[in-house]
Amino acid sequence: MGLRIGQLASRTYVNKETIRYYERLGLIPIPSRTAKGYRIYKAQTVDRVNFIKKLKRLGFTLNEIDKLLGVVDRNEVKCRDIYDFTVNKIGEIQHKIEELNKLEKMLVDLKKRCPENKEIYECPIIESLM
Amino acid sequence: MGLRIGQLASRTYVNKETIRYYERLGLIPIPSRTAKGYRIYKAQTVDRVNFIKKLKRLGFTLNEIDKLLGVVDRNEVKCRDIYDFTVNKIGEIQHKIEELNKLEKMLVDLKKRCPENKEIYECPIIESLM
DNA sequence: GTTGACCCTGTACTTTGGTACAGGGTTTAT
DNA sequence: ATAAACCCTGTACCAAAGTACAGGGTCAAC
Repeated sequence: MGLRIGQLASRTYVNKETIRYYERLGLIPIPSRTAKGYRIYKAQTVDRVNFIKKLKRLGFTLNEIDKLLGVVDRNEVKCRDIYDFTVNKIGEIQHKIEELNKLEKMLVDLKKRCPENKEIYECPIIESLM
Repeated sequence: MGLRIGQLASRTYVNKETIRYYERLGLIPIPSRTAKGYRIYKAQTVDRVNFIKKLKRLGFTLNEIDKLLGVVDRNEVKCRDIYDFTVNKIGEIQHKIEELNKLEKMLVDLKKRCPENKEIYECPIIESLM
């Protein structure tokens, strides 16, 4: 009743070695063990690993993810400066969204002007982004 | 008339070694040289380096930045598959924006419930994001 | 004419985020 | 009872994106 590391790995599409690595970093709870030392994970660890994957895709470092998870876990030490951290992160995220919006517009525009990858006429990428 | 590497570095807040590294990767144009071999950069290289910094902050790898710059430079080789690349990037960016919006809402919500970094009551981060 | 602040190349080291064994034990299915 | 498919620890290795010398030359100022 619980998952072994291989099952957790295949359910999350995350390498076994990476899971052990995350354990070393303290990103996932220390699993219980069978009598012979095999790791046994709770089903919710699947969500946890998926959450880590998602944040990674969004550009967070494992260190930042650790802080965010400190909040999830109500970990006194990890989320000591969580207020500043979140305020900061919100600012960063808003900025990132704006910049990504600009970049997206630029790319859409580029794609229009270059309909079948044939000719590239004008591309004021730098000007439009600076 | 032109910048030396130290000036380019201090104007962009990018390490001199990093600038030479970008040159090796082909991200910035090969600068001219003085008689004694000192690199001389055009003023616009400042913009170029800043553009690279900006894309990096947005989560692009140097490899992706190289492709994007291939478009800027109308480089036939570098932007051969630029159409697919941009279509793909647009999708990724849209997805990223959505996810960042969700994360931002979550953080704003968290901040409200934890007004002065004193108590953290509830924090369904995982649930709200999955 | 020498001191300090630059610059050069080349190589080596660092950090982050993993991956890949080696060398060993365990479990399951036949 | 013996493969095949797991799991363990520990160490080594990898790529990306830098960063840090070592060992040498240059230039400006005093």
